[in-house]
Amino acid sequence: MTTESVRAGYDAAAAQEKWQRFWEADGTFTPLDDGSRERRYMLDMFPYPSGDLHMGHAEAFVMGDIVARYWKLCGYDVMHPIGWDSFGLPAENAAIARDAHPADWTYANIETQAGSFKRYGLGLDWSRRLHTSDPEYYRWTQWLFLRFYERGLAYRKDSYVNWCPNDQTVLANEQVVQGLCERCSAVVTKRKLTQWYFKITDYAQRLLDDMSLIEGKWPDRVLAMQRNWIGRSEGAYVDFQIEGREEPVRVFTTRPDTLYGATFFVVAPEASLAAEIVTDAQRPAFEEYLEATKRATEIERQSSERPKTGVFLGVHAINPVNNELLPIYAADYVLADYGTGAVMAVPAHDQRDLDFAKAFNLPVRVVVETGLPDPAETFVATPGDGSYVNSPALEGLTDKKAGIAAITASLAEQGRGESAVTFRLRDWLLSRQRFWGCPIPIIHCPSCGEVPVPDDQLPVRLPDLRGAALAPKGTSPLASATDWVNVDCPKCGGPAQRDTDTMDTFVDSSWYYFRYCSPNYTEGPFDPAEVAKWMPVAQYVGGVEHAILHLLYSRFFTKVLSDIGLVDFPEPFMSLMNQGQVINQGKAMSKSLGNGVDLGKQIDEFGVDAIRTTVVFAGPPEDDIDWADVSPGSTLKFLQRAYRLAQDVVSPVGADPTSGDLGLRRATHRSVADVTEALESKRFNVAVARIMELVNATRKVIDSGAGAADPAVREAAEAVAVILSPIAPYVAEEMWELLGHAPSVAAASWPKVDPALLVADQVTCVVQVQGKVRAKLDVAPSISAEELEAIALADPGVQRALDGRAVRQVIVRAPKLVSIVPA
RNA sequence: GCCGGAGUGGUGGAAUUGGCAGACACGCAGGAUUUAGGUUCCUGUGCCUUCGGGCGUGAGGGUUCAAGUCCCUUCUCCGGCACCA
Repeated sequence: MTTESVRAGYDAAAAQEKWQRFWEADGTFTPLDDGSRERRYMLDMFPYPSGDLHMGHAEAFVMGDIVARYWKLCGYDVMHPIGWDSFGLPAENAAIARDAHPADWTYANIETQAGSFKRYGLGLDWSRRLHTSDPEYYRWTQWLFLRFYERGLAYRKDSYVNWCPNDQTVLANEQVVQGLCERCSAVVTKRKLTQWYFKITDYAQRLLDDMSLIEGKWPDRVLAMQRNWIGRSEGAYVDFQIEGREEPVRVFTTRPDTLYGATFFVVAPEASLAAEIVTDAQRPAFEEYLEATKRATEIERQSSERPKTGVFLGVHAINPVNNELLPIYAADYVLADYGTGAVMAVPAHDQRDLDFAKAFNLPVRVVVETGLPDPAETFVATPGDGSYVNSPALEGLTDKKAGIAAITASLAEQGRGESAVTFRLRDWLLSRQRFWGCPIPIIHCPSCGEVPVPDDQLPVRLPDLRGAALAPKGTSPLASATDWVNVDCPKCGGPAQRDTDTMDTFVDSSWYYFRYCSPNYTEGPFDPAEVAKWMPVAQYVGGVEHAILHLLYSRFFTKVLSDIGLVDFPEPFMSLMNQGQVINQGKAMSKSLGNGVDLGKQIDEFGVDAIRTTVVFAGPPEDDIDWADVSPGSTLKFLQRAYRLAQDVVSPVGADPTSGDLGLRRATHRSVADVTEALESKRFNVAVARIMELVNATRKVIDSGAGAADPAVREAAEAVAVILSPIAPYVAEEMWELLGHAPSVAAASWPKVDPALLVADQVTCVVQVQGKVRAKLDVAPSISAEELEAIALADPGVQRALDGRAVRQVIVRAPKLVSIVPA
């Protein structure tokens, strides 16, 4: 350190201490909630308390904080709450390992994270803090479950379910990623179990339709993913009689027009129909096949490369259009829980059916002449349009649309089918065989059956289990708490037992944003009046990994709450932003790669503001940031330069800037206008760049222009403090104080832009000849088209480019552009 | 296979939605300060050039006075779903 650096720079550590304390004592970020200002709700996806905050949190939460702080400066009454998604497996695993209670680990981590959030400068309303594992919270999760139950939207069924052998619990479809457990990556297997479901499929069409309300406000990819996941498919049901069975069997097909081409019939092996219709002669072979199917993992089963397998069931189905007998097979390429679990197979026009026909040497009959080679010879199915052949009811038709309409109408007339829509979406499996979750408030009574726990007995609290008692054993740990399990039936008073499963933690997180509106409300999950004031959420920020989990479930919950009459809007989140990931050297940070970047150490070295600014300056918020590509050190230098502006200002508070340097004043107002636009459109990286330009321009005026006493310098420095404050709040607070203002800059107003100062006195006019720039002219913005054209044509550079040629056309866009077309 | 997104200097990225491509930074080079390294400051930095200019936004074509931006064709990469009948 040399002696000539007389002035101390900005001390990040000291400023962090000081302002953290001030904001908390002042309640700076608690909404006024007095109706004097328009309300806005800024929501971050609440964290799971897995340990301390990491670089990923740093990016996710700074985006929302910028939005919230910006809105506050713009005069909105902003609610920006925080809480924890505090039920879940890691706490339970930690408790087993340490012979402790999951709550110990959970609440200790929450305290650590809370401290880090405060240090990280987030402008959060701590008064609304919630934890989903608090009985005061999960009481209402249970209450909501019972409302769903009353409406038939929560039900139990016996079915083959996804089972994670590592976590020893079932998983929702949404939690199986490419055949692996979303959480631990174990290979998922199937088990037949009786489990609780939410009937989200009842809402499939509305979940699809209401996307129009958020189109353009949510990222396209998230909407696309949800659309794919819901998977609406139009087609028809067709009823087939089956040998030796009274009731016909219904299939779903998107191609009823190929019905004449059906040459066999396939049912899913796990579907009850298969076991029911198989002949005694074929039963041993079928049972062997069924066992093999159950052993197969989801990965094996989902591979389309996998050769087709199956077994003949010894019976036939009767094609309703021509009474042909179609042999019925059980094959695992047909899924038990999609459509009806049975399909008509048309090998000529469906590749999967053709692959099966090839493997089992079944006939292939073309009924749509597409002009392509015969599928029976090439083993390439022809799914496209063509003219119908061998199809008496469809003679003369040449496209699918007409064919489907004709055959569907004909089937409907005979009562053998109807047009139909099916969805890929399955009901949401919500029970989990784990301890650290919300107990399901149902009592099983031998005489009354399922009996809901009465509302006034909620919450059903978790029993006090710890350590080894929580070890996974394939059934819920709650079952071992016999004192807790055995209760009197609320209906008949006889001996009964509690349901021992707990709810998927995605149930907890499907409604937490409602609770924030009235976190201490005791009459229900939330006060509908408070929700009406604040919701829907104006801006939601979180990771794209929740595109079809949390975000779909939350949309579903909101629609159910709307049907119950507790809320009066159909969509919870009006705008969604997915922040990117922080990676290092092109790869995700991981212990095994040794490329982790520690947030705490980065903050110790560069300060919170430099890290926040670095994160947002690196690129668009939704893009990944490679920490190898950024330089927090140079960002810190920029913040120091900004801070020095405030140190340099010598004009008094309230000095009239109108006498100041006009060029700087223009730069200030231009910058404020640009930063406003950048923040409105969430281009935070551009906002930082524009602030850097203003800092540089102000520095120039101080050092080589009018000097530090110019009131325009104060105007610029004050503008920098305010527009920088959403991004780098600590240095902005320090600047604001240096500039002679009472704290806090967070309570200041966003600078007003004087439109007169956005108009430059000189603009650069570009003169193009044949589309190439040949001259640049400094002209007045008010110049007339005629005058501009004359000056342009007289320009020597333009004359040289014309090289004596006549002018055929001149396009003038005064004052910015003249385009000349030579003959 | 289906759906979504993206290809711009050595790097991260900007570009009033059709009007100066490369803002702002990083890096690099040269210079100043320094015993030296680091720091700080200044200057330069798309490529080529005979210094007139020429070429440049994955590739090829088109529309236009004017295209990173619009249209057609095509390639590559990333993300999601995938035996969904």
